[in-house]
Amino acid sequence: MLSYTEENYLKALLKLSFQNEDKPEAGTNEMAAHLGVKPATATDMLKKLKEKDLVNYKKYGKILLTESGKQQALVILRKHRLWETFLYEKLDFSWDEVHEVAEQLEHIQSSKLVDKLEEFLGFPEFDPHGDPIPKANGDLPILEKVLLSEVKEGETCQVVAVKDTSTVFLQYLEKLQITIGTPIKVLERIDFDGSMSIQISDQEARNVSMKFAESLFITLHHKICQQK
Amino acid sequence: MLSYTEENYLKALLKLSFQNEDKPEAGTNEMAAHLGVKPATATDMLKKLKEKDLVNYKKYGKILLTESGKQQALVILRKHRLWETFLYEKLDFSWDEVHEVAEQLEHIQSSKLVDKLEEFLGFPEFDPHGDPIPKANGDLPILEKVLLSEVKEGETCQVVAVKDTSTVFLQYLEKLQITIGTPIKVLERIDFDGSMSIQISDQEARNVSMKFAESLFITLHHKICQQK
DNA sequence: TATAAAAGTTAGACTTACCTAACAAATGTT
DNA sequence: AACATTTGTTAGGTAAGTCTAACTTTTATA
Ligand SMILES: [Mn+2]
Ligand SMILES: [Mn+2]
Ligand SMILES: [Mn+2]
Ligand SMILES: [Mn+2]
Repeated sequence: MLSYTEENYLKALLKLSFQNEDKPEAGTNEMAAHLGVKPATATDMLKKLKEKDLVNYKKYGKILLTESGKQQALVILRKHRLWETFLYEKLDFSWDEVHEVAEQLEHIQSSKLVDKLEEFLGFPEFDPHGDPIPKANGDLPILEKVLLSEVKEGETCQVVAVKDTSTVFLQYLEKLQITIGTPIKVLERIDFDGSMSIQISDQEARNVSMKFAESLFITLHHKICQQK
Repeated sequence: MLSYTEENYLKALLKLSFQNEDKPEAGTNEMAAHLGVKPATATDMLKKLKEKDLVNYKKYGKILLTESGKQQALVILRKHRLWETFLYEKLDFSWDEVHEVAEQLEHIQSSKLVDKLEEFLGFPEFDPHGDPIPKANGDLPILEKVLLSEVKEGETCQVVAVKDTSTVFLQYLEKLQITIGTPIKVLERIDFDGSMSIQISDQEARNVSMKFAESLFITLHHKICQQK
């Protein structure tokens, strides 16, 4: 059985592997930064995880999850996202509050609990941030999504996920009344600074920055998403 | 903030204080046994908890929670029992499965979570074992309860709690179709060995041992309890 | 290609929570 | 009261997870 800490290292490695899509590897410093520890600490742990055959690791080499490590990491991510969904859907937590608590809940050991929770929630496919919830067998639901910044003038799309999950961003979205499923029409794109004028639902036109447009995932095909 | 382990020591002390009703004190060995550690370990921790002003402790003396320690212990017990109720009511866990998982869930830190969970469950007063759930302010709902072994011949009563929460006992109760709220009529008391003949709901008469009768709490006043 | 910068490792130390073995105090029993 | 038993403490040690400081390897750049 894995310790709380070991689980966090595996999950970090999985998330980094999603980030560096093509090469699902990570470096020691990258890992350490992600976990909020010093590189020396990460090195120690990586040696331990290698012993348990959870990562492929060689001195000064790149770090990669083994198949076993990846499966275990997926279970943790599954738990994290199911709990986030529970907090959001059932306990009225807001978009930006769920993550912190789910960081703790994801370590509760009970496979029955996870599966029953999933059932109780109606087998959701995506968490409150639009991220896919791994299935019990490790499968990840896929959703073709594009950044808002890719959308052409005149096109209408629908919000499906957030790229940035920081509190400031999530609270800004709340203020703009944007949530998963909200339709957005791109009225005008300003080449000068990458900003754009958009219409959120039936609200009045509003300008958003390039940074904003690059932090929001949308789908061009109108898709009915699970809503609150 | 308290560590997972410190919390367990406080909770153990609170539970022992309920057991030794008159004198809510505990001894080092008693504590150690309850927590599954060696007495030396308990001594170490008690010194630490004394430093934090959570327990009153003097060398070779009896151990007592301070007011602050008691309040913190009540919060943990509150979380434990609310989570047990959640697992039982919402996720279809059985009577004997809830405790183990609640042992982990009780350590999740988020006061919002506890209060929202309580609301979600409809402010339950008793957990699946019939034990009172501390309120947010620390109050404990009271229920006058008596052991089944106290009931006189011919009287009808209602199950309100279990004294023994072991898996064997809980599974036996399940087999007998006894749950919180089940009515029981005492048909005959056998003085010889303390056993009794009882009628469970509308079932046929059945004999139960003294040990059994001393493990089940009932109320003589018909009371409508929360049921599954 | 030589050198500087970045990335990664090792050694040694600290804290928490646990242990065993030896000891000390309190309590019970003849 | 003396002794034996139970109860509790101390000393010293271990493992996990963290740190800093010094070192090594790899990579980037002049
Ligand atoms: Mn999250
Ligand atoms: Mn999420
Ligand atoms: Mn319990
Ligand atoms: Mn209980």
